[in-house]
Amino acid sequence: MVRNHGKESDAPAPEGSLEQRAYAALRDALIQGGFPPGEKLSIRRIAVALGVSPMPARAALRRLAAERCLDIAPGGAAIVPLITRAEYREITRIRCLLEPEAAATAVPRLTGEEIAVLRAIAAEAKAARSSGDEETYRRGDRLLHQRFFAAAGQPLLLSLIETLWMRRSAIIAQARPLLPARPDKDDHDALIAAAETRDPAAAAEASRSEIERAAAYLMTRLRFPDDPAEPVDGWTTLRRING
Amino acid sequence: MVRNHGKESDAPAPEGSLEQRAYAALRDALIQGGFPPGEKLSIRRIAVALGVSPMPARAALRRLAAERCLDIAPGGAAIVPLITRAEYREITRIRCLLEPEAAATAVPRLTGEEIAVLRAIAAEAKAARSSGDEETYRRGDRLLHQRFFAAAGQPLLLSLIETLWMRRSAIIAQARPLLPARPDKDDHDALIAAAETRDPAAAAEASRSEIERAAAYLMTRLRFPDDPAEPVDGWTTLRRING
DNA sequence: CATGATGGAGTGTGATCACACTTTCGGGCC
DNA sequence: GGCCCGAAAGTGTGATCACACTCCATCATG
Repeated sequence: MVRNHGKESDAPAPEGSLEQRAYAALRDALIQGGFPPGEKLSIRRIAVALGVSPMPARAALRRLAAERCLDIAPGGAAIVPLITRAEYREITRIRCLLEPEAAATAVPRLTGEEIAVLRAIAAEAKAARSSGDEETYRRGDRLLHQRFFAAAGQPLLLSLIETLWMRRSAIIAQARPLLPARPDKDDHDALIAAAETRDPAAAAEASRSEIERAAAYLMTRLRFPDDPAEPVDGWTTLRRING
Repeated sequence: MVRNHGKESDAPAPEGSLEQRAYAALRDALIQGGFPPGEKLSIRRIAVALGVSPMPARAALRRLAAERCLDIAPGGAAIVPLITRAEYREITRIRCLLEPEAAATAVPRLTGEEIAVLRAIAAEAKAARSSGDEETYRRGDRLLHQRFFAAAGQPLLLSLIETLWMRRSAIIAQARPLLPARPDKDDHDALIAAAETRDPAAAAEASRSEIERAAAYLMTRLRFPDDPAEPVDGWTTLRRING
């Protein structure tokens, strides 16, 4: 299983099967916003881009589709999801059901050591946001929540939350240039403070308010596929010059 | 894509790609309890059992694993999940978060016609239970909830609920010989009655109480992998006959 | 010049083979 | 008789090829 043909190429990940590496690479690209929503990801193109045979590429794409990180076009092609406003509302709603519960459950189980780690991650994320490094911020934000929720010790709940985050990511990452002036007033701090005071209810409330605040902000700032068409290239800005 | 080699074999499903058919067949078998929990499902064995090449069998198994209908053993083999008491509690907990919400959302959107269909399904299920046909009962129970929740118009929420049901099914179907004397006092009726009176709160409450009642019942009646060992075949019942 | 046919490129699906690894079971040794 | 080792069957992974189908551009025709 673990084949080491001397020295593997370089970037993706020198561990695991080719499919796992392809999966991880595509997943990261998806999170980071490497693919625009609606993009068709064909097996062979992904394969050559990743430097592997079509086989692992197909498996990775199908796995991502089964996990709802990708959608399936009529022909069977994988496409990065086009999240509508309605679906974003749905995601927000489900997050408000699951994440506060996970946060509350995690609070009594978080060790002081783990809380310190979370604090460090939050500080790093805040610094990244201040310096305008949105990718690092978003990675920190994600990691913080993952580790927080993971402490709840409910792997199934964690995986469902992950599904929602993955489905959001394509749209979220699209908002690259214009992210948070100050979308949340230290939501991370509120969450971690609740953990330190061992207050599950406060953690749940912090989680819920963070989700709703972020959703309200992004609903106004983001452009969705079902929004009325906006000029995206020069052609649509052309107007008749002869009344 | 849609190949019709004259006349396909027979049973599984005469529509869709081989992978889709293999997927549907395995999924149904899983729901029905065709595989005992812990069973290893190897690609080639499934392939010959389904009369297809290893290729579609592999894809179907990997897809089911990605959907958490199956687990992955260290070697990469697919195994039907061994649900522990802790995980069953987790499933119940998440269901109590998601399903009442889905039920409440569905209520105002259910048409009178669809409610009549649900009533018919519930009646059929009740009849099947009375006559001891547990498989038909369970299929009706599942279909009833699926259609009810589907009316909520939230496909993502529906798929998450489906994940939980699928993960339950291996254990649930195991309880074949000893199901409900009367585990729920017409929970279906309560749910449908709430739909007819257009009372979302009542639907949510009916959903929640049904989940908790069923879980409480099954927790006492079901045997879980992490329970202390019990005689499962003749050998373990043998006792020393000499001091 | 516009329009439809036709070719090629590209697609997902499936089959088959090769490879490295794990498991298992039987025979030989102590 | 018990234990260990080795061969064989079985495993998941990956590569390669074939096939049916779709899309699109190009060319020939009206």
